[in-house]
Amino acid sequence: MKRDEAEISSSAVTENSGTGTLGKALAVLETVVTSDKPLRFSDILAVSGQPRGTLHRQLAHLVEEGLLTQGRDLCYEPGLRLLKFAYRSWSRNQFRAVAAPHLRRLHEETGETVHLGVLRGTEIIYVDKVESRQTVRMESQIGNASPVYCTGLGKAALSVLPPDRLAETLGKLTFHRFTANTHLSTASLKRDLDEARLRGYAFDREEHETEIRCVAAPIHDAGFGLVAGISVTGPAYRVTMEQLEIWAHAVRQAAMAISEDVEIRMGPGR
Amino acid sequence: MKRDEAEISSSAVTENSGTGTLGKALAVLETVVTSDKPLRFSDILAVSGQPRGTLHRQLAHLVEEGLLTQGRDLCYEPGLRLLKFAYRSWSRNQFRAVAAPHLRRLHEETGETVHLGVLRGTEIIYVDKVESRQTVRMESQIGNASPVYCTGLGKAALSVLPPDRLAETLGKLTFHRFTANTHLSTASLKRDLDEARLRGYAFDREEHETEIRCVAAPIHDAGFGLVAGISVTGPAYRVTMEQLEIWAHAVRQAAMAISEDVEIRMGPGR
DNA sequence: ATCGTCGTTCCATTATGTGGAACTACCTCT
DNA sequence: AGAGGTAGTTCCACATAATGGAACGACGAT
Repeated sequence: MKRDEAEISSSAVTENSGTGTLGKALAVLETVVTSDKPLRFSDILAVSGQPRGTLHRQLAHLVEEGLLTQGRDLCYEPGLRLLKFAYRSWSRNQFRAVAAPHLRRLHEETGETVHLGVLRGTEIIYVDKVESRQTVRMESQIGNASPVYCTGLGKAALSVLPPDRLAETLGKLTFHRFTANTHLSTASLKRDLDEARLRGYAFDREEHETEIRCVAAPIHDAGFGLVAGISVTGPAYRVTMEQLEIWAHAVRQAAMAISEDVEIRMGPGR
Repeated sequence: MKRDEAEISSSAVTENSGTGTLGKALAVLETVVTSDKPLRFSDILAVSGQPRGTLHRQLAHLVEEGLLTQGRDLCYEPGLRLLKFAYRSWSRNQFRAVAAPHLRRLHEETGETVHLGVLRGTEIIYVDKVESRQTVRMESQIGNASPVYCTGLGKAALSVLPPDRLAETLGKLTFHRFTANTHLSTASLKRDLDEARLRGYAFDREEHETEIRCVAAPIHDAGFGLVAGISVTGPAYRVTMEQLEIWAHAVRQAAMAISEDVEIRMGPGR
């Protein structure tokens, strides 16, 4: 049995101890892929904290496997194979398929953008989206990851986490000020979560982006023991806090409907 | 030195020997992700050819890393982390960004669906797409992979491959009859490629899907030493072979324009 | 010409993954 | 119920494959 592994929440780098080689390779891959600009060998070296030789071989392997590409300028970039994996993982996502009609309905009711996101570690990963203006290409949000502490979806998801998992997650957070309203401490975040838990839904009061507000409701067991959420998002000039309060009910309804459908379609229990 | 390994182009070139652990893990991941239905442990065991213990640990690692998920029915499915990787790899794809305006222009000229694809092994991976009806969500084609031998893009890409790489690729092919027109031997495929090479563009004469035709032109060095292609695709009732011939010029133009832009924007020469 | 930086290669050491076999849980058949 | 299967999981001696320090080669700046 994994003994104290679950215990360690705050300190330690974690992440790589359990999965050995694979974990380290993926850590490297992730730094390259999630970086905003192309990285050179040394850039990665500085972050990874691994010896030169080791890192070099890891990168070589990643390139050989098609997960990374190396251009003529020696910069590493995400490779094509990732795309292939991605397409499959999205199109075959059961949860998304089950939730889709509810997203659409919620969009029709509100007229604003609807998001479906899943909690993963300290991030919310956007799994689906319905938008008024159908510019919904992959470049939208799908697959994108945002911090939990400054998004409606993130806070909704956190609000239904069992205390131990919540504590663990909170411990791993590092705050970054996106706007004037962004939570910057676990203390203030916790208060917000308590409110959200009572209400059954969470707000984003321009905490991630100015002029963007959102109301989100948690989806408890989204199959596979995942915690997810659904949200309605809109520009502040059009979407007041009062408006969000009004929509909150519908959002909660949708979230519960999805939970039920998941229960039915993906088998009970667990 | 590995003597005859390099010689044998047709069978088993690398794939798993070079990248050690990582390669094996990815092979497992790929079988799960590219499968059309959820796989159980034994299903994977049968395909992977690895001993039970080994495979079990590999899967455990993949799950722990979030690349796979295991449902209550013990079926393995693509995990969320893949989505995250995917989003980044697509949105940061230089080549796609450079080509995008040309795709759009070609679409305006023809009114039909335009695809951008990159050659990877024996597959074409769709990197971008412009469609009339803007239902272009990720579920479209992006990230999807199709065999080279039955797609316009595939044949266009093959037609500009240097002889050795072409031979290598052809050797790795296994044919599958998609329609009555699908190439089923390297011989007939080669003849087709020879014609395509002379013309500068390739056709798909309902070889992958009945009632779907396409004309495609190769893009030689799409940065990173990649070989790619651009194509116009449409339903047979609307798009005759004569029509394709007419569009062929525009498609070639677009392909060459992209090549040039890549040259400029991504630095010269390799 | 000299130093410093950056990417790449090498190789003895050892941590890590390997895989055969044993174990458990859960079905199905009689 | 009991016997026989099948499918998933765990264990551990062994060997492979990753490690990382150090040396090398290639540029570019001083």
